[in-house]
Amino acid sequence: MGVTIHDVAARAGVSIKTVSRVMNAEPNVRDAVRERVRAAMADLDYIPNAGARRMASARSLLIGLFFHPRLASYITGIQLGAARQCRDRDYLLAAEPIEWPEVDVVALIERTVRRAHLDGVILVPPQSNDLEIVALLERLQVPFVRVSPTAEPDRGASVFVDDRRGAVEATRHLIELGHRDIAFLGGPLASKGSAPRPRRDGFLDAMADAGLPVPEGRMIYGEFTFSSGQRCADTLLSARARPTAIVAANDAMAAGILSAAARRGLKVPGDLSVTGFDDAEIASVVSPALTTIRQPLEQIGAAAADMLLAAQPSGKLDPVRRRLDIELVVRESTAPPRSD
Amino acid sequence: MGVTIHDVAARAGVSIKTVSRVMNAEPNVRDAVRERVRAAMADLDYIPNAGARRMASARSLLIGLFFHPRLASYITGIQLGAARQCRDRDYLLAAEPIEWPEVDVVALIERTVRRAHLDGVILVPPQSNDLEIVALLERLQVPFVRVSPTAEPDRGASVFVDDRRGAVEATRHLIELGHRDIAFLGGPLASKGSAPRPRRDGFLDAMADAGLPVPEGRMIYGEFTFSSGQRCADTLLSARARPTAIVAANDAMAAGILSAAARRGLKVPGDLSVTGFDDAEIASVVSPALTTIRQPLEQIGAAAADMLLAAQPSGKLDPVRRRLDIELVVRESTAPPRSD
DNA sequence: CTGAAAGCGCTTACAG
DNA sequence: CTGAAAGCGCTTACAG
Repeated sequence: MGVTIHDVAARAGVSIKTVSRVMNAEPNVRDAVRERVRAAMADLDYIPNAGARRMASARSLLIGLFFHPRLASYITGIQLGAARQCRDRDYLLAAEPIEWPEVDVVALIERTVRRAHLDGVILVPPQSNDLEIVALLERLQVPFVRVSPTAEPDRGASVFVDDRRGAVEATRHLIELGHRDIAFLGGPLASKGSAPRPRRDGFLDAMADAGLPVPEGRMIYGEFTFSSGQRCADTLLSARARPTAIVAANDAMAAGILSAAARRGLKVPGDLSVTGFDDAEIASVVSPALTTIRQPLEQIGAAAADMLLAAQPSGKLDPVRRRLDIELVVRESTAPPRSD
Repeated sequence: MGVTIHDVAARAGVSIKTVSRVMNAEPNVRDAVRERVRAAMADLDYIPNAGARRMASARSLLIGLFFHPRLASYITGIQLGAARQCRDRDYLLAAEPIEWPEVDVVALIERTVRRAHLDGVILVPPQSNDLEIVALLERLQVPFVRVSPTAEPDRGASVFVDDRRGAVEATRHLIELGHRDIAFLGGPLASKGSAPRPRRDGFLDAMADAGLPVPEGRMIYGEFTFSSGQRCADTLLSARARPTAIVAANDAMAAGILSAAARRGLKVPGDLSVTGFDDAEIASVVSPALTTIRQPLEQIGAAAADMLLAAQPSGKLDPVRRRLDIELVVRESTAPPRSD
């Protein structure tokens, strides 16, 4: 079905092995020969047969990214950053949505990794904290990078931001505006065990630093979705004494708070200040636009893919932890509390 | 690196060809033998080597989906529907973000299709209306399905909804509520030629049917993004006599209208009614939630993937056009106009 | 620095 | 209904 390595070799007057060396940017080829081969490739419009490369090298040239479609907004940036890196190396990113909880995540990942023979896997929250999945990938001996893991974060390679510090900054921003009664809306509580909760801890740190109490009922937990944000905000805002500000653990939930507040006729930021986390697209799309903690999502995706690609072809991945910086982005959803 | 077709054949007491037949659900195997082979596969936990299958069959077992990251919300459902179908057939969906306009879309698609040897491509708007891309895929002889094409819609296979009828329904809904001065916010005008514009035409149909005029300045065009919706709404709403309702060609722009209206202190739906199109996630996330035209995005993705998978392994794709139904979803962003 | 040989694990014709 | 042979287009050891 067209031009093969043999055609290129014949035209350049070398063996196929030499063509293979040039294709894979291997050493031990004289510059003159390398140029000759390159010219032959260009003349013939040669495209290496990916199937044959996959077969002979026992690699698939495929990186997998598993994600929950409901958290799609958080994923988009990561996916873009990762896909771009893969492109440059002739790898392809297979972003696989998981219809959780309808689907058995572990079984799906095992099946996909084995059948498609993925050369690497990027795990994002909440999968990056699922130790069963981590154990599976270790057993399958597939290199994997976890994004912002909190459960056993030293296990394997990861890319992360300092979530705790992000929560401290968001909370401090509110305290500096004059808020004293601040509530926290976190992600789901782990079903078993006591996973570290850096965003909640950061909130508590900042409150403690400022000597502010966090009374009963001021901490509540959603599912990182818009509707769970609405629901939790309803609970918080129906209390006799409402908090004047809420720190949310992601933007989707913060947007849910905005919606719940609007329904009750509360003005944001006049009656209530709200902070998000992530700086996903939704943060600037809602009204008022969210003050939030920006994560460099594209960079996170690019870094994760880089680590995986650097581990090819051996598949030996250094268990490095790479930290990227966050940033407080002040928009319209925060202001000083109304003075009573 | 583990169990191969030879191991299975030996255990089942058949030739590798028979194992291959069972794997690929081919005919001409006795039921008893088929069962014996299946049992051997299960006993040995056999997973076919995808690389070898790809090589021998000259297929990649890969379907490509190209999309603009800025239109991610529209894509998520399509991606989910398509990925699910691929899964069942041992195919993988490679969803490739295109950083348009920074990247040459045609070159990127050509490169990806050729290097990864994609077995099929799903084209969503606006790529599905780019005839240069269509011509490229025809030349490359890759089967492709276009989602909701308006430019030369009979060229090749497609999955679509009746956009024109959707716009008629949205507009009629507003007319029935009592609106008479209704504006239209469309997608980008084609840079060259006169591509059909079904949503705009549907709007005009409904207005004409009701005998309502569409004066100069009541039609405006954005880029399907939230921010272009804001911008266009600013123009529409700063006119001396504002329209009482706006029909937007997608949800993201409709959300932008909401935001622009809020900034001007206009109440939706009290002062202004707004309709979206798609029923993407953002439609139910904004406040007030958008009245919109629902497209069955997961079904669209599933149908597109189905068509592509049905064309395997020959790659001969029937140029069928498959229509899926839309539905008016009434939420909070529409109400009768304020009586003056 | 370069190359001849073997082989990756399947599928595709072709026989029987 | 079943199988023996050839071959897909590369890469991996191994020589020289």
